[in-house]
Amino acid sequence: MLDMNLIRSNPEFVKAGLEKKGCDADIDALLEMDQKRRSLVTENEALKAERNRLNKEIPILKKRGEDAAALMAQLKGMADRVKVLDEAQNAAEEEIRAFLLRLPNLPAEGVVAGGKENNQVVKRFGEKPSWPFEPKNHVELCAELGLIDYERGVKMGGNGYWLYTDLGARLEWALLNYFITEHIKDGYTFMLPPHILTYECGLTAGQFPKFEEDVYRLAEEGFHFLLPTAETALINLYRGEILDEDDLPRRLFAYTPCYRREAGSYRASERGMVRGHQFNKVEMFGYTKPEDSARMHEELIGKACRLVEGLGLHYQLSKLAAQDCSDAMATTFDIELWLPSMNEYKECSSVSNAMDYQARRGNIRFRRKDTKKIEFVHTLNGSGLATSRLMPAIVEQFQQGDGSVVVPEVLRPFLGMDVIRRR
RNA sequence: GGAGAGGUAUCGAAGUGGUCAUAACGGGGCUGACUCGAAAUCAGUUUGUGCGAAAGCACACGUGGGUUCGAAUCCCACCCUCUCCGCCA
Repeated sequence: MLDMNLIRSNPEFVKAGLEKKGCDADIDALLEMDQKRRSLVTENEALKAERNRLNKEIPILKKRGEDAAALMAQLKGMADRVKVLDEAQNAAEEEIRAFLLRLPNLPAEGVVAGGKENNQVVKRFGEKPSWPFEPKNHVELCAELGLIDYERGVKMGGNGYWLYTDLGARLEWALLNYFITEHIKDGYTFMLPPHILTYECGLTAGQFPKFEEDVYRLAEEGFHFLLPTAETALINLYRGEILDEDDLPRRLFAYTPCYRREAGSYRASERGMVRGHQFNKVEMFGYTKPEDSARMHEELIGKACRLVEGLGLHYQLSKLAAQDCSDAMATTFDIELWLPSMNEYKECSSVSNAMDYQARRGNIRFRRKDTKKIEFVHTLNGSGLATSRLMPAIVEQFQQGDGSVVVPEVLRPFLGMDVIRRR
Protein backbone atom coordinates (compact mmCIF):
# COMPACT_ATOMS: atom_id res chain seq x y z
CA MET A 1 0.00 0.00 0.00
CA LEU A 2 1.28 3.45 -0.85
CA ASP A 3 1.46 6.26 1.66
CA MET A 4 -1.54 8.56 1.23
CA ASN A 5 0.56 11.42 2.58
CA LEU A 6 3.11 10.89 -0.16
CA ILE A 7 0.41 10.80 -2.81
CA ARG A 8 -1.06 14.00 -1.44
CA SER A 9 2.25 15.84 -1.13
CA ASN A 10 3.94 14.59 -4.27
CA PRO A 11 1.35 13.32 -6.75
CA GLU A 12 3.56 13.78 -9.80
CA PHE A 13 6.27 11.56 -8.35
CA VAL A 14 3.70 8.88 -7.58
CA LYS A 15 2.10 9.12 -10.99
CA ALA A 16 5.47 8.75 -12.70
CA GLY A 17 6.28 5.68 -10.62
CA LEU A 18 2.93 4.06 -11.28
CA GLU A 19 3.24 4.70 -14.97
CA LYS A 20 6.61 2.97 -14.95
CA LYS A 21 4.84 -0.01 -13.41
CA GLY A 22 2.26 0.06 -16.17
CA CYS A 23 -0.53 1.23 -13.88
CA ASP A 24 -2.85 3.91 -15.20
CA ALA A 25 -4.86 4.47 -12.02
CA ASP A 26 -6.57 7.84 -11.78
CA ILE A 27 -4.60 9.54 -9.02
CA ASP A 28 -6.48 12.81 -9.42
CA ALA A 29 -9.70 10.98 -8.63
CA LEU A 30 -8.02 9.54 -5.54
CA LEU A 31 -6.88 12.99 -4.44
CA GLU A 32 -10.43 14.20 -4.83
CA MET A 33 -11.70 11.35 -2.66
CA ASP A 34 -9.08 12.25 -0.09
CA GLN A 35 -10.11 15.89 -0.12
CA LYS A 36 -13.75 14.90 0.31
CA ARG A 37 -12.88 12.58 3.14
CA ARG A 38 -10.91 15.19 5.01
CA SER A 39 -13.64 17.80 4.83
CA LEU A 40 -16.12 15.19 6.11
CA VAL A 41 -13.79 14.38 8.99
CA THR A 42 -13.41 18.02 9.92
CA GLU A 43 -17.13 18.66 9.94
CA ASN A 44 -17.95 15.44 11.73
CA GLU A 45 -15.37 15.90 14.46
CA ALA A 46 -16.40 19.47 15.19
CA LEU A 47 -19.96 18.26 15.60
CA LYS A 48 -18.87 15.40 17.83
CA ALA A 49 -16.82 17.71 20.03
CA GLU A 50 -19.89 19.92 20.52
CA ARG A 51 -22.08 16.89 21.21
CA ASN A 52 -19.65 15.52 23.76
CA ARG A 53 -19.52 18.86 25.51
CA LEU A 54 -23.29 19.19 25.75
CA ASN A 55 -23.73 15.58 26.72
CA LYS A 56 -21.69 16.08 29.84
CA GLU A 57 -24.24 18.56 31.09
CA ILE A 58 -27.09 16.08 31.15
CA PRO A 59 -26.01 14.15 34.24
CA ILE A 60 -25.23 17.45 35.95
CA LEU A 61 -28.72 18.79 35.27
CA LYS A 62 -30.27 15.54 36.37
CA LYS A 63 -28.34 15.50 39.59
CA ARG A 64 -29.62 18.96 40.36
CA GLY A 65 -33.12 17.69 39.66
CA GLU A 66 -33.56 19.97 36.66
CA ASP A 67 -35.29 19.05 33.44
CA ALA A 68 -32.94 17.89 30.67
CA ALA A 69 -35.61 17.18 28.08
CA ALA A 70 -34.92 20.22 25.93
CA LEU A 71 -31.19 19.55 25.82
CA MET A 72 -31.82 15.90 25.04
CA ALA A 73 -34.10 16.82 22.16
CA GLN A 74 -31.42 19.14 20.78
CA LEU A 75 -28.84 16.38 21.09
CA LYS A 76 -31.14 13.95 19.37
CA GLY A 77 -31.01 16.17 16.31
CA MET A 78 -27.22 16.29 16.49
CA ALA A 79 -27.02 12.53 16.85
CA ASP A 80 -28.99 12.08 13.66
CA ARG A 81 -26.60 14.37 11.83
CA VAL A 82 -23.56 12.58 13.26
CA LYS A 83 -24.96 9.31 12.03
CA VAL A 84 -25.28 10.67 8.52
CA LEU A 85 -21.75 12.07 8.61
CA ASP A 86 -20.33 8.86 10.07
CA GLU A 87 -21.81 6.89 7.22
CA ALA A 88 -20.48 9.30 4.61
CA GLN A 89 -17.05 9.28 6.25
CA ASN A 90 -16.93 5.49 6.44
CA ALA A 91 -17.94 5.21 2.81
CA ALA A 92 -15.25 7.69 1.78
CA GLU A 93 -12.60 5.87 3.81
CA GLU A 94 -13.62 2.51 2.40
CA GLU A 95 -13.50 3.87 -1.12
CA ILE A 96 -9.98 5.20 -0.58
CA ARG A 97 -8.80 2.00 1.05
CA ALA A 98 -10.15 -0.12 -1.79
CA PHE A 99 -8.40 2.16 -4.26
CA LEU A 100 -5.09 2.06 -2.39
CA LEU A 101 -5.18 -1.72 -2.01
CA ARG A 102 -5.18 -2.06 -5.78
CA LEU A 103 -2.26 0.28 -6.42
CA PRO A 104 1.05 -1.49 -7.00
CA ASN A 105 4.27 -0.50 -5.28
CA LEU A 106 6.42 2.21 -6.81
CA PRO A 107 9.59 1.02 -8.52
CA ALA A 108 12.76 1.68 -6.57
CA GLU A 109 15.25 4.21 -7.77
CA GLY A 110 17.28 2.82 -10.63
CA VAL A 111 14.66 0.35 -11.81
CA VAL A 112 14.22 0.87 -15.53
CA ALA A 113 10.85 1.25 -17.23
CA GLY A 114 9.29 -1.32 -19.49
CA GLY A 115 8.72 -5.07 -19.35
CA LYS A 116 10.79 -8.24 -19.59
CA GLU A 117 12.55 -7.01 -22.71
CA ASN A 118 14.26 -4.34 -20.61
CA ASN A 119 15.57 -6.71 -17.95
CA GLN A 120 19.30 -6.34 -17.56
CA VAL A 121 21.62 -9.27 -17.07
CA VAL A 122 23.98 -8.10 -14.33
CA LYS A 123 25.96 -11.27 -13.81
CA ARG A 124 26.65 -14.62 -15.43
CA PHE A 125 28.06 -17.72 -13.82
CA GLY A 126 29.52 -20.68 -15.68
CA GLU A 127 28.98 -21.40 -19.32
CA LYS A 128 26.47 -23.13 -21.53
CA PRO A 129 27.54 -26.77 -21.62
CA SER A 130 28.08 -28.53 -24.92
CA TRP A 131 28.20 -32.22 -25.67
CA PRO A 132 29.73 -34.48 -28.28
CA PHE A 133 26.41 -36.34 -28.31
CA GLU A 134 22.77 -35.36 -28.74
CA PRO A 135 21.67 -34.12 -25.33
CA LYS A 136 18.33 -35.19 -23.94
CA ASN A 137 15.72 -33.00 -22.38
CA HIS A 138 14.91 -33.28 -18.71
CA VAL A 139 11.57 -35.00 -19.28
CA GLU A 140 13.29 -37.89 -21.03
CA LEU A 141 16.15 -37.97 -18.55
CA CYS A 142 13.93 -37.92 -15.47
CA ALA A 143 11.69 -40.62 -16.87
CA GLU A 144 14.57 -42.86 -17.94
CA LEU A 145 16.41 -42.45 -14.66
CA GLY A 146 13.24 -43.12 -12.71
CA LEU A 147 13.32 -39.76 -10.97
CA ILE A 148 9.86 -38.61 -11.97
CA ASP A 149 6.69 -40.48 -12.87
CA TYR A 150 4.77 -37.96 -14.93
CA GLU A 151 1.88 -40.23 -15.93
CA ARG A 152 1.10 -41.47 -12.46
CA GLY A 153 1.53 -37.98 -11.06
CA VAL A 154 -1.19 -36.81 -13.42
CA LYS A 155 -3.29 -39.83 -12.48
CA MET A 156 -3.17 -38.62 -8.87
CA GLY A 157 -3.37 -34.86 -9.20
CA GLY A 158 -4.46 -34.21 -12.76
CA ASN A 159 -2.75 -32.05 -15.31
CA GLY A 160 0.10 -30.00 -13.87
CA TYR A 161 1.25 -32.48 -11.25
CA TRP A 162 4.08 -34.97 -11.15
CA LEU A 163 5.34 -37.62 -8.79
CA TYR A 164 8.87 -37.75 -7.45
CA THR A 165 9.90 -41.38 -7.24
CA ASP A 166 12.73 -43.00 -5.33
CA LEU A 167 15.96 -41.28 -6.41
CA GLY A 168 13.97 -38.33 -7.69
CA ALA A 169 12.41 -37.86 -4.28
CA ARG A 170 15.81 -38.26 -2.67
CA LEU A 171 17.43 -35.78 -5.05
CA GLU A 172 14.64 -33.29 -4.32
CA TRP A 173 15.10 -33.81 -0.60
CA ALA A 174 18.88 -33.48 -0.94
CA LEU A 175 18.41 -30.09 -2.60
CA LEU A 176 16.13 -28.90 0.17
CA ASN A 177 18.54 -30.19 2.80
CA TYR A 178 21.41 -28.41 1.11
CA PHE A 179 19.56 -25.10 1.14
CA ILE A 180 18.37 -25.47 4.71
CA THR A 181 21.83 -26.38 5.92
CA GLU A 182 23.34 -23.32 4.24
CA HIS A 183 20.72 -20.96 5.66
CA ILE A 184 21.24 -22.29 9.15
CA LYS A 185 24.99 -21.80 8.71
CA ASP A 186 24.26 -18.16 7.80
CA GLY A 187 22.35 -17.67 11.02
CA TYR A 188 18.87 -17.58 9.50
CA THR A 189 15.93 -18.82 11.55
CA PHE A 190 14.04 -21.84 10.26
CA MET A 191 10.24 -21.66 10.14
CA LEU A 192 7.61 -24.18 9.10
CA PRO A 193 4.40 -22.16 8.70
CA PRO A 194 0.83 -23.29 8.13
CA HIS A 195 0.06 -24.06 4.49
CA ILE A 196 -3.54 -22.93 4.73
CA LEU A 197 -3.89 -19.21 5.27
CA THR A 198 -6.63 -16.67 5.86
CA TYR A 199 -7.68 -13.95 3.43
CA GLU A 200 -5.92 -11.31 5.53
CA CYS A 201 -2.58 -12.99 4.80
CA GLY A 202 -3.00 -12.62 1.07
CA LEU A 203 -4.06 -9.02 1.49
CA THR A 204 -0.97 -8.15 3.50
CA ALA A 205 1.32 -9.89 1.05
CA GLY A 206 -0.14 -7.76 -1.72
CA GLN A 207 -1.54 -10.72 -3.65
CA PHE A 208 -5.15 -9.88 -2.85
CA PRO A 209 -7.50 -8.48 -3.97
CA LYS A 210 -5.97 -8.60 -7.44
CA PHE A 211 -4.92 -12.24 -7.58
CA GLU A 212 -7.64 -13.93 -5.59
CA GLU A 213 -8.32 -16.20 -8.57
CA ASP A 214 -4.73 -17.41 -8.77
CA VAL A 215 -4.72 -19.29 -5.49
CA TYR A 216 -6.39 -22.54 -4.49
CA ARG A 217 -9.25 -21.56 -2.30
CA LEU A 218 -10.76 -24.10 0.04
CA ALA A 219 -14.46 -24.70 -0.37
CA GLU A 220 -15.78 -23.74 3.03
CA GLU A 221 -17.23 -20.83 4.93
CA GLY A 222 -14.94 -17.84 4.95
CA PHE A 223 -11.80 -17.59 2.86
CA HIS A 224 -8.91 -19.96 3.33
CA PHE A 225 -6.37 -20.72 0.66
CA LEU A 226 -3.28 -22.83 0.03
CA LEU A 227 -0.20 -20.66 0.13
CA PRO A 228 1.36 -19.86 -3.26
CA THR A 229 4.72 -19.19 -1.54
CA ALA A 230 6.00 -19.17 2.03
CA GLU A 231 6.37 -15.40 1.65
CA THR A 232 2.60 -15.13 2.05
CA ALA A 233 2.91 -16.76 5.46
CA LEU A 234 6.11 -15.06 6.65
CA ILE A 235 4.95 -11.54 5.82
CA ASN A 236 2.15 -12.11 8.30
CA LEU A 237 4.39 -13.17 11.16
CA TYR A 238 4.32 -9.71 12.75
CA ARG A 239 1.13 -8.36 11.18
CA GLY A 240 -0.37 -5.68 13.41
CA GLU A 241 2.64 -5.66 15.73
CA ILE A 242 5.10 -3.01 16.83
CA LEU A 243 8.57 -4.52 17.06
CA ASP A 244 11.44 -3.23 19.14
CA GLU A 245 14.29 -1.72 17.17
CA ASP A 246 16.47 -4.45 18.67
CA ASP A 247 14.30 -7.11 17.02
CA LEU A 248 15.55 -5.93 13.62
CA PRO A 249 16.86 -7.16 11.34
CA ARG A 250 15.07 -10.50 11.34
CA ARG A 251 16.46 -13.16 9.02
CA LEU A 252 14.14 -16.06 8.39
CA PHE A 253 13.64 -18.93 6.02
CA ALA A 254 10.91 -21.46 5.54
CA TYR A 255 10.31 -24.58 3.56
CA THR A 256 6.87 -25.16 2.07
CA PRO A 257 5.34 -26.58 -1.04
CA CYS A 258 3.83 -23.79 -3.14
CA TYR A 259 0.39 -24.21 -4.62
CA ARG A 260 -0.58 -22.21 -7.68
CA ARG A 261 -3.46 -22.47 -10.08
CA GLU A 262 -1.42 -21.18 -13.01
CA ALA A 263 -4.61 -20.49 -14.89
CA GLY A 264 -3.93 -20.01 -18.57
CA SER A 265 -1.77 -23.02 -19.27
CA TYR A 266 1.81 -22.79 -20.44
CA ARG A 267 2.01 -26.54 -20.62
CA ALA A 268 2.71 -26.82 -24.31
CA SER A 269 5.91 -24.79 -24.12
CA GLU A 270 6.87 -25.65 -20.58
CA ARG A 271 7.04 -29.39 -20.30
CA GLY A 272 7.90 -31.52 -17.35
CA MET A 273 8.44 -29.69 -14.11
CA VAL A 274 8.99 -26.22 -15.42
CA ARG A 275 5.56 -25.05 -14.35
CA GLY A 276 3.21 -27.01 -12.12
CA HIS A 277 0.48 -26.47 -9.59
CA GLN A 278 2.67 -27.62 -6.73
CA PHE A 279 6.38 -27.24 -6.24
CA ASN A 280 8.85 -27.13 -3.38
CA LYS A 281 10.59 -24.01 -2.32
CA VAL A 282 12.78 -22.74 0.47
CA GLU A 283 12.01 -19.08 0.98
CA MET A 284 14.26 -16.50 2.61
CA PHE A 285 12.62 -13.57 4.33
CA GLY A 286 13.89 -10.39 5.94
CA TYR A 287 12.51 -7.66 8.15
CA THR A 288 14.68 -4.55 8.41
CA LYS A 289 14.71 -0.91 9.30
CA PRO A 290 14.22 1.27 6.19
CA GLU A 291 17.86 2.27 6.03
CA ASP A 292 19.00 -1.36 6.04
CA SER A 293 16.80 -2.93 3.39
CA ALA A 294 19.06 -2.25 0.41
CA ARG A 295 21.92 -3.97 2.21
CA MET A 296 19.75 -6.96 3.08
CA HIS A 297 18.59 -7.15 -0.53
CA GLU A 298 22.23 -7.51 -1.57
CA GLU A 299 22.70 -10.14 1.11
CA LEU A 300 19.74 -12.21 -0.08
CA ILE A 301 20.79 -11.97 -3.72
CA GLY A 302 24.27 -13.09 -2.71
CA LYS A 303 22.90 -16.04 -0.78
CA ALA A 304 20.70 -17.19 -3.65
CA CYS A 305 23.58 -16.90 -6.12
CA ARG A 306 25.90 -18.87 -3.86
CA LEU A 307 23.41 -21.71 -3.60
CA VAL A 308 23.23 -22.07 -7.38
CA GLU A 309 26.99 -21.65 -7.72
CA GLY A 310 27.47 -24.38 -5.15
CA LEU A 311 25.53 -26.68 -7.45
CA GLY A 312 27.80 -25.63 -10.34
CA LEU A 313 24.90 -24.65 -12.59
CA HIS A 314 25.22 -22.09 -15.35
CA TYR A 315 22.90 -19.17 -14.67
CA GLN A 316 22.41 -15.47 -15.17
CA LEU A 317 21.32 -12.86 -12.69
CA SER A 318 18.86 -10.32 -14.04
CA LYS A 319 17.70 -7.03 -12.66
CA LEU A 320 14.05 -6.80 -13.59
CA ALA A 321 12.47 -3.85 -15.35
CA ALA A 322 9.60 -2.16 -13.57
CA GLN A 323 6.75 -4.03 -15.21
CA ASP A 324 8.35 -7.45 -14.72
CA CYS A 325 8.50 -6.94 -10.95
CA SER A 326 5.40 -8.14 -9.20
CA ASP A 327 2.96 -5.54 -7.90
CA ALA A 328 4.15 -5.51 -4.30
CA MET A 329 7.84 -5.19 -5.07
CA ALA A 330 9.96 -2.10 -5.59
CA THR A 331 12.90 -3.97 -7.05
CA THR A 332 13.57 -7.58 -7.99
CA PHE A 333 16.50 -9.65 -9.15
CA ASP A 334 15.92 -13.05 -10.77
CA ILE A 335 18.31 -15.94 -10.97
CA GLU A 336 17.72 -17.71 -14.26
CA LEU A 337 19.03 -21.19 -14.93
CA TRP A 338 20.11 -22.38 -18.32
CA LEU A 339 17.83 -25.10 -19.65
CA PRO A 340 19.54 -26.47 -22.76
CA SER A 341 16.47 -28.26 -24.09
CA MET A 342 14.43 -25.05 -24.03
CA ASN A 343 17.32 -22.94 -25.18
CA GLU A 344 16.22 -20.49 -22.51
CA TYR A 345 17.04 -19.21 -19.07
CA LYS A 346 14.31 -20.03 -16.53
CA GLU A 347 13.83 -18.39 -13.17
CA CYS A 348 14.67 -20.43 -10.08
CA SER A 349 14.86 -17.53 -7.65
CA SER A 350 13.34 -14.13 -7.38
CA VAL A 351 14.76 -11.83 -4.73
CA SER A 352 12.81 -8.69 -3.96
CA ASN A 353 12.63 -5.68 -1.74
CA ALA A 354 9.06 -4.62 -0.98
CA MET A 355 10.25 -1.64 1.07
CA ASP A 356 7.33 -0.50 3.24
CA TYR A 357 4.58 -1.58 0.82
CA GLN A 358 3.66 -4.83 2.54
CA ALA A 359 4.36 -3.39 5.99
CA ARG A 360 1.74 -0.71 5.38
CA ARG A 361 -0.82 -3.27 4.27
CA GLY A 362 -0.17 -5.42 7.31
CA ASN A 363 0.57 -2.58 9.71
CA ILE A 364 3.98 -3.97 10.66
CA ARG A 365 6.02 -1.39 12.51
CA PHE A 366 8.92 -0.87 14.89
CA ARG A 367 9.79 1.70 17.50
CA ARG A 368 13.05 3.64 17.32
CA LYS A 369 14.98 3.40 20.54
CA ASP A 370 16.27 6.97 20.64
CA THR A 371 13.26 8.93 19.37
CA LYS A 372 10.55 6.42 20.40
CA LYS A 373 9.02 7.10 16.99
CA ILE A 374 7.10 4.35 15.25
CA GLU A 375 7.87 3.55 11.63
CA PHE A 376 7.00 0.89 9.11
CA VAL A 377 9.55 -1.87 8.65
CA HIS A 378 10.88 -2.92 5.26
CA THR A 379 10.28 -6.47 4.11
CA LEU A 380 12.26 -8.58 1.68
CA ASN A 381 11.90 -12.02 0.28
CA GLY A 382 13.75 -14.34 -2.03
CA SER A 383 13.65 -17.93 -3.10
CA GLY A 384 16.54 -19.81 -1.71
CA LEU A 385 15.68 -21.76 -3.81
CA ALA A 386 12.74 -23.20 -5.73
CA THR A 387 13.52 -26.78 -6.72
CA SER A 388 11.21 -27.49 -9.61
CA ARG A 389 13.50 -25.87 -12.14
CA LEU A 390 16.68 -27.01 -10.48
CA MET A 391 16.16 -30.67 -11.10
CA PRO A 392 15.59 -30.10 -14.83
CA ALA A 393 18.68 -27.88 -14.97
CA ILE A 394 20.77 -30.40 -13.05
CA VAL A 395 19.83 -33.41 -15.16
CA GLU A 396 20.17 -31.48 -18.40
CA GLN A 397 23.38 -29.60 -17.62
CA PHE A 398 25.11 -32.56 -15.97
CA GLN A 399 23.99 -35.37 -18.27
CA GLN A 400 26.54 -37.72 -19.78
CA GLY A 401 26.64 -39.74 -22.97
CA ASP A 402 25.52 -42.95 -21.28
CA GLY A 403 22.34 -41.30 -19.98
CA SER A 404 23.64 -40.89 -16.45
CA VAL A 405 23.78 -37.63 -14.51
CA VAL A 406 26.65 -36.43 -12.38
CA VAL A 407 25.47 -35.32 -8.94
CA PRO A 408 26.71 -31.87 -7.82
CA GLU A 409 29.27 -32.30 -5.10
CA VAL A 410 27.35 -30.36 -2.49
CA LEU A 411 24.44 -32.79 -2.81
CA ARG A 412 26.51 -35.96 -2.50
CA PRO A 413 26.55 -36.05 1.29
CA PHE A 414 22.77 -35.71 1.31
CA LEU A 415 22.10 -38.12 -1.56
CA GLY A 416 24.79 -40.65 -0.84
CA MET A 417 25.94 -41.08 -4.44
CA ASP A 418 28.07 -39.37 -7.08
CA VAL A 419 26.27 -40.36 -10.24
CA ILE A 420 22.65 -41.19 -10.97
CA ARG A 421 22.49 -44.06 -13.46
CA ARG A 422 19.81 -45.95 -15.28
CA ARG A 423 18.86 -49.08 -13.44
C1' G B 1 -18.64 -32.17 17.18
C1' G B 2 -20.88 -31.10 22.59
C1' A B 3 -20.62 -27.97 27.14
C1' G B 4 -18.62 -23.86 29.65
C1' A B 5 -15.46 -19.45 30.42
C1' G B 6 -13.33 -15.31 28.35
C1' G B 7 -11.27 -11.19 24.85
C1' U B 8 -10.02 -3.74 28.43
C1' A B 9 -2.79 -0.42 27.62
C1' U B 10 3.62 -3.62 27.89
C1' C B 11 1.58 -7.85 31.37
C1' G B 12 -2.18 -9.30 35.20
C1' A B 13 -6.70 -7.12 36.21
C1' A B 14 -11.08 -3.70 38.11
C1' G B 15 -14.93 -1.40 35.94
C1' U B 16 -22.68 -3.94 34.30
C1' G B 17 -25.73 3.22 31.10
C1' G B 18 -23.45 9.36 32.53
C1' U B 19 -20.36 14.32 34.78
C1' C B 20 -11.49 11.25 35.61
C1' A B 21 -10.42 5.63 29.41
C1' U B 22 -4.42 7.18 29.65
C1' A B 23 -8.38 3.82 32.00
C1' A B 24 -8.69 2.11 39.42
C1' C B 25 -5.33 -1.64 41.78
C1' G B 26 -0.87 -4.60 41.02
C1' G B 27 3.51 -6.05 38.03
C1' G B 28 7.09 -4.65 34.25
C1' G B 29 9.83 -0.68 31.58
C1' C B 30 11.92 4.25 31.71
C1' U B 31 13.52 8.90 34.56
C1' G B 32 14.96 10.98 39.11
C1' A B 33 16.06 10.88 44.60
C1' C B 34 18.66 8.03 48.34
C1' U B 35 23.61 4.86 47.71
C1' C B 36 30.71 4.28 46.70
C1' G B 37 27.60 0.95 43.55
C1' A B 38 23.49 -2.33 43.66
C1' A B 39 19.16 -4.06 46.11
C1' A B 40 15.25 -2.18 48.85
C1' U B 41 12.47 2.31 49.34
C1' C B 42 10.25 6.93 47.63
C1' A B 43 8.62 10.33 43.60
C1' G B 44 7.50 10.89 38.60
C1' U B 45 6.63 8.71 33.83
C1' U B 46 4.85 4.95 30.28
C1' U B 47 -1.19 3.65 23.78
C1' G B 48 -2.09 4.19 18.86
C1' U B 49 -4.57 6.40 14.67
C1' G B 50 -6.91 10.42 12.16
C1' C B 51 -7.90 15.84 11.32
C1' G B 52 -5.31 20.44 12.17
C1' A B 53 -0.08 25.51 10.79
C1' A B 54 -0.74 25.20 15.96
C1' A B 55 -3.53 25.14 20.30
C1' G B 56 -6.32 21.35 20.30
C1' C B 57 -10.17 18.04 18.83
C1' A B 58 -12.02 13.21 17.33
C1' C B 59 -11.79 7.92 17.41
C1' A B 60 -10.37 3.09 19.55
C1' C B 61 -12.47 -1.73 25.64
C1' G B 62 -11.92 -8.67 19.85
C1' U B 63 -14.75 -7.09 14.91
C1' G B 64 -19.19 -5.18 12.63
C1' G B 65 -24.08 -3.50 13.40
C1' G B 66 -28.33 -1.92 16.66
C1' U B 67 -30.86 0.63 20.97
C1' U B 68 -29.96 5.56 23.54
C1' C B 69 -29.23 12.47 24.37
C1' G B 70 -25.12 9.23 26.11
C1' A B 71 -22.50 2.25 25.56
C1' A B 72 -16.59 -1.21 27.99
C1' U B 73 -21.49 -1.76 30.26
C1' C B 74 -27.92 -3.43 27.06
C1' C B 75 -29.33 -6.22 22.14
C1' C B 76 -27.86 -8.94 17.41
C1' A B 77 -24.21 -11.21 14.21
C1' C B 78 -19.34 -12.69 13.43
C1' C B 79 -14.00 -13.66 14.77
C1' C B 80 -10.51 -15.44 18.21
C1' U B 81 -8.53 -17.71 22.85
C1' C B 82 -8.81 -21.02 27.00
C1' U B 83 -10.94 -25.32 29.92
C1' C B 84 -13.59 -29.95 30.05
C1' C B 85 -15.88 -34.04 27.18
C1' G B 86 -16.02 -36.64 22.50
C1' C B 87 -13.53 -37.91 17.84
C1' C B 88 -9.03 -38.39 15.17
C1' A B 89 -3.35 -38.44 12.71
